[in-house]
Amino acid sequence: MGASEIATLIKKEIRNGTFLFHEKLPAERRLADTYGVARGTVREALSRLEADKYVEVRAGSGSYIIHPDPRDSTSPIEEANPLELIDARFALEPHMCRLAVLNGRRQDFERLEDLCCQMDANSNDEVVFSGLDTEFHLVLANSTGNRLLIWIIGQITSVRGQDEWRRMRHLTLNEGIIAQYNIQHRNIVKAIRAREAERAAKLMKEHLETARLSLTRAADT
Amino acid sequence: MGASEIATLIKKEIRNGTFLFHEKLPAERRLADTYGVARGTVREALSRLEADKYVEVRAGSGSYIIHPDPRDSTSPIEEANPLELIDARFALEPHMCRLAVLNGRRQDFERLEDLCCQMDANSNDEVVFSGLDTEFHLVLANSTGNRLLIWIIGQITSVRGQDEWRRMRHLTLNEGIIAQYNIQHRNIVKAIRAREAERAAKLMKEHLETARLSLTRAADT
DNA sequence: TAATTTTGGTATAGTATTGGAATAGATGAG
DNA sequence: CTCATCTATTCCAATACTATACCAAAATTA
Repeated sequence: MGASEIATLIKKEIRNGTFLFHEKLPAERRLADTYGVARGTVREALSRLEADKYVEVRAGSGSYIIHPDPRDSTSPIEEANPLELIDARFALEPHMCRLAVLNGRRQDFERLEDLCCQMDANSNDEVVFSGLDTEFHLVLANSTGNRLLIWIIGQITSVRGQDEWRRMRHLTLNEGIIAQYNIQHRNIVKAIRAREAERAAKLMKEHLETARLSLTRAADT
Repeated sequence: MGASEIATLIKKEIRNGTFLFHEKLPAERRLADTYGVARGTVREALSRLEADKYVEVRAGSGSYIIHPDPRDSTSPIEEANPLELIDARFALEPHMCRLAVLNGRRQDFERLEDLCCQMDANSNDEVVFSGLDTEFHLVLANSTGNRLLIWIIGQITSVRGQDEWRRMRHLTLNEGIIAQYNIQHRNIVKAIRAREAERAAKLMKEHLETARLSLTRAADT
């Protein structure tokens, strides 16, 4: 654990509000103790937070939270939860299938089929599979030729590698679900190549419904 | 596995955001271990990434990601054309209507109706109307309660004030179109308040179809 | 008020970790 | 074979972190 990590941890605690009900942070020695690091490390972290206008450190008194600039407030992407992501994908991806039918090029579709094969071959490794799945939906966005949609999908998939999502992935993905996803992916690609826009959109909706189900089921446990 | 492959792998991981911290990569010895190669190979790969301005390597400290955070790159929103925007809205807004039916609060709907009245009252001023129209769709996004969608809509509507869009607005908007929009807006709100999700989505599609038509018609002239 | 406690500020020495660099051996392509 | 590349190991230097001690400012308490 380094000073950078401590800094981002404290930042997160400040935003969550879980840290303090008042405006004062715990003492440096106490922070060092709770995070299990030396006091110097905490001081380094606080120094960066002070430079970023997150806190104000007063000698002999303590460290006080000052109103963080809305400018460096983390984009809402990072604090979105998995269900919100699914809903957003529900909005975007079915119509993306339609646009892929209209604008997709042959090489895009071949790339999608190639990814299907790779996902089949890696059904036992949830980490590799998840990476391929992300790429699948990025390539699909790409095949629409719509730069706005490509950008949006790129943005909202950029969070999938982070901590919370790792755990979620571990909870929701098992061999049965992955097998189901593989079938659905293949059918979607098949419908797009057959230029059946509405059918592709419908299949995508079903795919996302499966994903949402496995998510809510995992959340219940 | 060679240095080139490791380099492209790490590049991909950086783009995906797979590495936990946005600033610091794992240590060279650790990377070598996880990729199953020798440390020299990792160093060669990192050296190329450094030449390509992807990372900065600091002796005794670590390797830090510099440029390629996809979130910081200038967003392609600014170079998107109006037709791409319409397509993106075609993807997003009908489903947003469904979510608004599910999650919207009464005060959101009242705000929407209020905006309809204001748009009615300003049908003769295309600039004011356009601002109100933008706000209408923002409030609609807000009523879904989905922070991702709210953010996305906020992003893609943030360009509407720019020069090119101003000309476009002047070309596409006239009293007839505005009157049509007003009716459509009101019907959409009515359907949402009646909790008729599919009907609201269908009305929104028709609304966007109208917008696309007036756009292509203006582009032809 | 005056003494005590708590807090941040600073300095230092030691330890751990990291990148930098050199070497020798193994492997494979041409 | 020869050359290039990767492996494996070793040592070095830069940096980061720990642990400790002491000081000054502020807050608390008697």
